[in-house]
Amino acid sequence: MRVLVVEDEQNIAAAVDRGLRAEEFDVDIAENGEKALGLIRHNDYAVIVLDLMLPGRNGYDVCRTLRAAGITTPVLILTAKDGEYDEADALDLGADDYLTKPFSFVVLLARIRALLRRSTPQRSPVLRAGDLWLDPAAHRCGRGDERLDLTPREFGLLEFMLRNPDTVVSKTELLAQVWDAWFEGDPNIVEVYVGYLRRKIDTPFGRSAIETVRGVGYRLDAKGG
Amino acid sequence: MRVLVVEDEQNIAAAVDRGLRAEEFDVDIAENGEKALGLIRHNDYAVIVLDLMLPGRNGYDVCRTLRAAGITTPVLILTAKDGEYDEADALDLGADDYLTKPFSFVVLLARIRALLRRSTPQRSPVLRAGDLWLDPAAHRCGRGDERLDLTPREFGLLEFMLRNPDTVVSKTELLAQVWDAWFEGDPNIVEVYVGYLRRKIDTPFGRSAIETVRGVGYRLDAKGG
DNA sequence: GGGGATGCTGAGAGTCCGCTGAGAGACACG
DNA sequence: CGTGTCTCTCAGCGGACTCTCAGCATCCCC
Repeated sequence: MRVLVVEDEQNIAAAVDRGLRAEEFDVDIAENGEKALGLIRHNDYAVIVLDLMLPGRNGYDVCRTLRAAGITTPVLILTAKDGEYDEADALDLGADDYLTKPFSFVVLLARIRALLRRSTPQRSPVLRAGDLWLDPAAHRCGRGDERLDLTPREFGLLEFMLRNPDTVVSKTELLAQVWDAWFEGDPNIVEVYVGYLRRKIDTPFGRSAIETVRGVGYRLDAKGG
Repeated sequence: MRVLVVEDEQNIAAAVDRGLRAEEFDVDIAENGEKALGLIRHNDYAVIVLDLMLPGRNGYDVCRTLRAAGITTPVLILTAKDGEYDEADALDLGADDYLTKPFSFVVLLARIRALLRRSTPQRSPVLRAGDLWLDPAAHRCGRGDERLDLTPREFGLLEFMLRNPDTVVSKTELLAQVWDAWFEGDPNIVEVYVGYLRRKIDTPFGRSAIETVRGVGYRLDAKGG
């Protein structure tokens, strides 16, 4: 668990550093915005603790730059009670939480832990095509209320097709994506597995989500057939 | 991009509303389940943000009703950490993603964007000539609402002509582009396939999108005939 | 209006493509 | 060591598609 602390006041930085290390975190300290952005670019932090009042590029600036670059690492803002930014600003500029100085270290630690808890279960959303659904994270899928029992290969095939609904995917593409890029066997394997899949997701329901496009490939109907 | 936010807590609803509008979304707010279902029935939302704890019909109820009605709009559930429903429930009842309160707006926005990316995959543009259309990615085509069932060769021929509307293309050019550059058979094959195509895209509709230019080739009318 | 050139069309044959059932090999588990 | 599950290969079938060919229609120039 790596944490970046952006803070120019030496004593605060040192205190936080010491405290977090005692809690088994890896800590990096940046004393200004430039250094912070440099570190963030080259490291993968679990949380960033960011003081707003910094020399040069301030915290406000750092946070916006960060978000603009598509970095979604949780940011905890530190503000002075009498500062020019208030809590609303802090959240508006892309922070996930804020803390007003002075704060106790226990509170800071609690907030950091809360952010970590929240950001770790990054589950991918459920894929859908009509009443056909597949949850990649839970590795479950079904049609309507009925659960479907698929083998790993069948599951992979369906997942890939659900990620490309209403698009024809060729057998070679499927081989490369669902099997592996260097697959050298008989491409007929795709037909075989499409057959298996149909017998599980279509035939029993009298539907046809997977359509054959002769000479081109297969297409999953976005409405589920 | 229209988003429905179902949330009874005024301050949260207002904050989300403000944030989403700043990001160029059209936002509707519903403060209870009844109103939400009413709005959903009459509008086409890109995403629905749904709080589970609502007065009257709760979010659980709303989501199930929605799915039962065959509406597949992505739903993002908001749950309180200490609520009676957990994430597993949220996904089981037909949601696409969930977020635990408290959440930061950036995270919410990121999740909404992820759902949008999935439901509106950027696809190659659909080719058109009047009411005649062809979607290369989905490998589908039709005239108006009517779908046309073409063989691969017919499809290739129509696609090429749609990419060169109002332009005379010679038979040798068609042979080279739709068949292959080394084609050595009877060039009459082009006439044969133009015939097949006409019988599918023109004759049944009393139209004539493909015109013969004697001694030169064929031209597809950009207005679809 | 004749006649050659050009384009259209129906019939049919051969080929290619995709689907399926049977079964072998790999692997995990009891 | 047997049993069950999963993955993959193979061969045959049936049907869809492509293409050829020959005869007919149409156009255009003389």
